[in-house]
Amino acid sequence: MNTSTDPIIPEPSSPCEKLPTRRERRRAETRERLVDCALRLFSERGFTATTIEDITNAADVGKGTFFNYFPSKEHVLASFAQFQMGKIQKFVTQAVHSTQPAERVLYELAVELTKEYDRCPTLLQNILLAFFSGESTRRLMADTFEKGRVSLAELMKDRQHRGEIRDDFTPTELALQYQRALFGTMVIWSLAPTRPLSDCLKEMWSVLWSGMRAQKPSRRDA
Amino acid sequence: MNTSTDPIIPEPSSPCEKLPTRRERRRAETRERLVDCALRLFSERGFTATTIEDITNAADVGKGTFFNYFPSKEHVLASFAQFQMGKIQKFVTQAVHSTQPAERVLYELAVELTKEYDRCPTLLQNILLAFFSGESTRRLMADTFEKGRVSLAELMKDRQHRGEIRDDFTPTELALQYQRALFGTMVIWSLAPTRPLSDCLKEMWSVLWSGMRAQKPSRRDA
DNA sequence: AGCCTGTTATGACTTAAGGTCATATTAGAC
DNA sequence: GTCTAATATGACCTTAAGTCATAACAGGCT
Repeated sequence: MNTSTDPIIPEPSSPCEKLPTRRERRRAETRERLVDCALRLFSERGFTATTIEDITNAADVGKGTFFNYFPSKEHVLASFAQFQMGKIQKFVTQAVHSTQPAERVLYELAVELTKEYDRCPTLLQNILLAFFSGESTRRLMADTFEKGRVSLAELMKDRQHRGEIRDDFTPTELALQYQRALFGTMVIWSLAPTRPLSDCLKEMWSVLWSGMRAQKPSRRDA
Repeated sequence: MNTSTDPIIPEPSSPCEKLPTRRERRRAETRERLVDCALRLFSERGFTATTIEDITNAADVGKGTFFNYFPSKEHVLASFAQFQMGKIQKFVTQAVHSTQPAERVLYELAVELTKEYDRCPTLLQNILLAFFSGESTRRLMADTFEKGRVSLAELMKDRQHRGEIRDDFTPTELALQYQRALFGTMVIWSLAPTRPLSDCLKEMWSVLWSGMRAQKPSRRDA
C-alpha cells in the first residue's frame, strides 16, 4: 500500500527528450504524466473508484486538460495495451530468425507478455474492464489482437516449414488458438489471482503445445 | 446448494404460479420483469447506455423498486450468468454416466454453454463488462467458474479412468485448461463477432482435444 | 524586440445517472 | 376491522463526466 515511489507500472517509453520543439516535448511529458498517474491510481483504488479529477490532480494539471489527451479514462488503458502489443511484433520479428525451438520461443513470448500482470493483477482486471466498457475501446482491442495475430501467424508459418508445428491448420488458425489459450488463461487467472500467473501459464502451455506441435513421429532434435 | 440465503436467484422462467402467497408471487413476477426488460434493453442499446430508470420504466415500476431487487445493474447480468452455470452442473451429471466418447461430450458441452451468445453477441460483451466492473461481481464470476470447474473435474476424472484422457495432469488441471480455452475463445470472439461462435469453437476444440486426449505410445524421453 | 496565429490549459458550468430515504401503499395475520 | 411488516415510490442528494469560453502560451515572421 506504499504510494509514491513504487514502480508498479512500467513506462511505455520516454521519448520526450528527443522531440524537436518545446511544445511537443511538453505535450509528450504531460501525456506521460497522465498515463503514469492514472495507472498508479487505478491499481491503488481501482478503476471505477478513480475519477478523472483524481488523475489530473495527481498529474498536477487542470481537469479539462485530460480531455485534450484522452476521450475517456478507458482510453488511457487502451494506450497501455497498445504498447504491449508493440512488444509482440518486436518479439516475433526476432523469433522468426531464431534457432530456438518453437516450443521455447512461444512459451517465452507468453511469459514476456504476461509478466507485467503477474506483478500487478489489478492492472489486468482494469484493462479488461476498460476494453469491454464501450464500443470504441472494444474495437481498439479487437484491432490490437488482430495485429498481434498477423505477427504470430508469420512465426507459425515459419515453424511449420521447419516441421516443428502441425500443418493441418493454417498459420492464422494456430495464432488464433495461441491467443485464445493465452488470453483465456490470463482472464480466468485474473478472476482469482491467488497463485502466480506464470504457473498457470506453464500448465497451459504444456497442454497447448501437445495440441499444436507436429503430430507425426518426426525426427526429434536437429 | 444453499438457495435460501442467496440474494440473487437465477430462476429460469416462470415459477411464479407455484408460489404460496400472493406477495411472493408478485415479488417473483416483478423480479422477472426487471430481468427481462434489463436484458432486452442491454442488447438493444448497450449496457452503459441503459439507465436504471430505463429499466424500471420498461418494467413499469418506480425507480426505487429496482434497488429492492438488485444492488446494481451489473447484478442483473450476474443473475443470468449464474443461471447459465446451473446448466454445466446438470450437463456434467448426465455426462458422467454417458457412454458417449469424451471428445464428443466435452465438445457438446461447449456448444451448449455458448449457444445463447452465438445468437446474441452483445449479451456476452455485456456480461463480461458487468463482471469486471466491480469486486463483488468479479467474485461472483470467480465463484461461478470455480463451481463449474469442480463439476468438470469429476467428468475429467471419470474419463481418465476410462483411458480417454491423458493422466499426467490432475482432473482439476484439465478442467481448468478446458475453461481457459473455452472462455478464451468466447472472449476473443466477442471482440469481433463476425463469424459464428460455433465455428471458432470447433476449431478450438480440435486443437485442445489433441492436447488433452490420452497420448497413446509415449516414446518420449523414457 | 513586438506582433500575430494557431495550440494548449483551465475550471466554472451543465447534464445526467446512481443511490437514499421518508412516506404511502399493500398483504397477510389475528 | 385493525395492526404489523413487507414493499413500492419518486423527490432529493451527491457525484462525476464532459463542455466551452477564455486565458496563457509557443513559436514564426518582419
